[in-house]
Amino acid sequence: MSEITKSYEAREIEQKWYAAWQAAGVFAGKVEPGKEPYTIVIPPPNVTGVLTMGHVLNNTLQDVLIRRARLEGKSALWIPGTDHAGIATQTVVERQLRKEKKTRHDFGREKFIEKVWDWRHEKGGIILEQLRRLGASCDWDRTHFTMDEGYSRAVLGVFVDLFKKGFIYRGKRMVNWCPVSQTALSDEEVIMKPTKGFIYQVRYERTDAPGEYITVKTTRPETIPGDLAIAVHPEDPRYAGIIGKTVRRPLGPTAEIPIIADAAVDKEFGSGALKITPAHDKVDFEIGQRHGLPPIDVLNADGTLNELAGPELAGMERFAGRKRAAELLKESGALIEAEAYENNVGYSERADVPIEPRLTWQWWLKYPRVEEAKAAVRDGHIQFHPERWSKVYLHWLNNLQDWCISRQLWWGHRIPVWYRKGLDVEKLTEAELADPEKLHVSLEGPSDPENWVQEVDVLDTWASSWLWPFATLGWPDENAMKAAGFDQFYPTTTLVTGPDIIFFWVARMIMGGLEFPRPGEPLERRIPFKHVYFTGIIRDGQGRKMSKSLGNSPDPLDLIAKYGADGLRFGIISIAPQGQDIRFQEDRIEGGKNFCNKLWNACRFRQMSGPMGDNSSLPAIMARLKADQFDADDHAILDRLLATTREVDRCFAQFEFSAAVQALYGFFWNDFCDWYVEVSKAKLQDEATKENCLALQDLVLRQTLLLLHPFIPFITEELWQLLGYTGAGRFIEDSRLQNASQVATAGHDLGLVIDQAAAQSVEKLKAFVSLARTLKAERGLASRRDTRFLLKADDSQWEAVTINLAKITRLVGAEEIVRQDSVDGAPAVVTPLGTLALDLAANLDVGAEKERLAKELESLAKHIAGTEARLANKAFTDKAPPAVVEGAKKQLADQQAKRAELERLLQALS
RNA sequence: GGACCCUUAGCUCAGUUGGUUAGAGCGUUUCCUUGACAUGGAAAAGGUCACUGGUUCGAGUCCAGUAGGGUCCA
Repeated sequence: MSEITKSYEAREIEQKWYAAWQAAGVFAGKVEPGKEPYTIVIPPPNVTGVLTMGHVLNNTLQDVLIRRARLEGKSALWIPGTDHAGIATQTVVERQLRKEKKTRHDFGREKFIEKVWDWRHEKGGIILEQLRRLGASCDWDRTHFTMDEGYSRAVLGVFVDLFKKGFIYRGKRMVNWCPVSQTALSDEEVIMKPTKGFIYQVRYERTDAPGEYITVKTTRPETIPGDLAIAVHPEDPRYAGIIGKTVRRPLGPTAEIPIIADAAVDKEFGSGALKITPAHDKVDFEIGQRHGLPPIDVLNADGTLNELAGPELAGMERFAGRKRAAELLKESGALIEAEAYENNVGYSERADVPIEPRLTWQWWLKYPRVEEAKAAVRDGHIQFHPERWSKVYLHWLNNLQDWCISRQLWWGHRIPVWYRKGLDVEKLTEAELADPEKLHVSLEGPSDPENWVQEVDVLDTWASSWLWPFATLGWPDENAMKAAGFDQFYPTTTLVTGPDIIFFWVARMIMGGLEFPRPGEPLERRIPFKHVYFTGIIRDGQGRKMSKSLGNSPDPLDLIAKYGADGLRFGIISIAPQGQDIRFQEDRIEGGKNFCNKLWNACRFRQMSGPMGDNSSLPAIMARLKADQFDADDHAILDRLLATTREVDRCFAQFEFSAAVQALYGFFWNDFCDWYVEVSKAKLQDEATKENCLALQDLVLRQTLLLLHPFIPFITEELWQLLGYTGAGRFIEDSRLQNASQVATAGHDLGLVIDQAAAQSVEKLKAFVSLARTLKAERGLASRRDTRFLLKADDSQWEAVTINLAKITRLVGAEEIVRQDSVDGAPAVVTPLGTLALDLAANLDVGAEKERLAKELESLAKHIAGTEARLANKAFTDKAPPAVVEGAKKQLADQQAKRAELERLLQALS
């Protein structure tokens, strides 16, 4: 056992223990039949990702849960991995190519994908290294990647399966098109943002009645060349007579377009007339369908206008085209007015540009197991923490739209569909899509590949991550599942994630879990996880979301360098209460570091205080205790230790991590260090009490280290070893953390019964010491160690003082405390253990003392009045529980006694 | 437009089923390098719990409404 140094050097110790844990296989999720499992799958970060504060919070919590599970003796498994992040990764590699003035098309699909793999092997997954720095105890041998071979087979197999079951279909529909990534997006990947622009009032001239016009309002004049009709509400009297007539399209290729009636038109908006551009608006598309209007698409995939928009606009970028369109309309006199306008525009989540509604062929998924997914959460098989998110979840499930799962990218799982050569894939009919001679769907592909062409699209990344909780356990390969311990570890126990991906990920995983790995079994065996803990979102000091573009996110690795991984972990958890967003405060991280330092030094004090006894196990320490020699402080610290253990147990059961950390902080700093260690200093001077005191410290420190270990693993491991709580080659997690009732039972069996009355009596000592210190401080004597105190006490009070005299004298910084019948004329306070005075009568500022006493009496009088009023209220004494009434009576008696004493002291000064 | 959340000390936040004089950290003021720790210790100042009404013997806590801030969905 080596000596504990003066300060804690985090970096060195973190590296040492992380390497040792890994070498010893401490993180390995072992298949141990009969043991209770505890499984977590990491929310796979993007393979392009770097560690953010959000990851720190999220992964620290997962690590806390998994380490606690190990301490509780469970078979714990935390599966790590990354997500191939289709658009993000492809964009990163394309950006690299652009530096060489090349695009992915210069390489072709296969070569480009090779390049992406090269990038992934070189630079991808940095974040997993960073998680190790944080202390994440994942089973790294089980690291998964959504593009790995086995995982890919699961993804494609699911596609084939769902296609065969009829959940997947191909359809030409309006999709959210991102002109930058040039792919379709799901509704969830579109973010609505209020956007400033203009609304244009444009008039369309009647062809049958020249000089007469219909006006419409539009924010998108550049799409007028794609207009196919003007629609009005069938019951709008303003237009009753002209339905079926025609108007002239005021921009683009000349055309006469009809005035049609459709109930979807909002009579109240603008003039009540709506221009119908089926290719560029979802509502327009539907109206167009009803009236048999084949859309005219005036945009290219990259968002530029095409020749159908007319020669003046063709080739222009869409926003430049909008400006130009407005100018052209103005020149021709069709533009009546352009006014500033703000409306909600959908933006591409990744590229952050407005999306285009675009009519394209895509693959769609009808969600399976929707009703079961609702029931699983509603009936509590899956519990959300905080519970309120289940409402958001259910609301989404109640308004489900089919999921567009195809993406026009190269990086991703290529859809396992083949078209018979010679088919025009842009014009497939329902019959052809259902004909295996024309459309082949399988994992292996057709046996005569020369006659087929594979689908070029890949799957949405989320269409692979929704299988994460079971595909990472080997599903669907039976041998792999066996090796991974699927039977033991599924369903997983807890998922820790952000509420921002409830729809993207959580809900879809639930449906996937219910559908795939255990068909036919009861719902509670099919759910992918039992608990979902939603973290808050980390914001900066001004409440803004942390983001790269704002540059307001500190680099977690810098914070680790500055405060240690444990300091960062402790700090971030302490500011992350359940269910609320978190304002980041670096000073709380500093507080985490300071706490580690405090812990370190308290252990150092223990080591310096006397020889180490047998600390090898809890019974060994308990055997060193002599309960019959316990004093009130010993009972009190054990009582607080037990209460803290109970509180931490409760916090884990209810996912209240910051409360657990605060309970531990308060216990250790205030109860143990500020009080027990201080009274120990007197007890250690006395051979009669020394041994018990040391053993008790060993007991408290042991339990504290175990309780703290999940939160601050490195420092607790180091101290665990230094204080001899384990043998060489073993770790803190080889020990078992007992819960509060187990600890109490173990103590009870050894005759260690906490004396509640004695524990309670320490409160009086604390009050006494605090009042004595204040008495000194108010007279500028705080630092004097040679003060003489006079105490007027009755026999029982004096007995309580004398038993604890050495400790108290030390704590208040007194030379001595002597009993005296009268302390009149001296500056005094009324304590629970008598009236305490400073032996200063000679040079007393009588005026100041009288003022102080008068002030105290004044505030006391208010409280007495309040208590009296309460007790005088018959309704209160009749209806309140007896214990509360008794408490009030007792309080009044104490207050009155104190008032009498204060009045007497004041009298004596006069 | 619908749903949810928030408003408590200078700042950031706790406050579980209603029950003594509402707590913590940071910050501020004063004092202290006393043998674990100055990354520390001691003491102090600082709050009409957003507002209005209701329920109750009793409301920061429950209910209704108002104002302000935020998030999600449409």
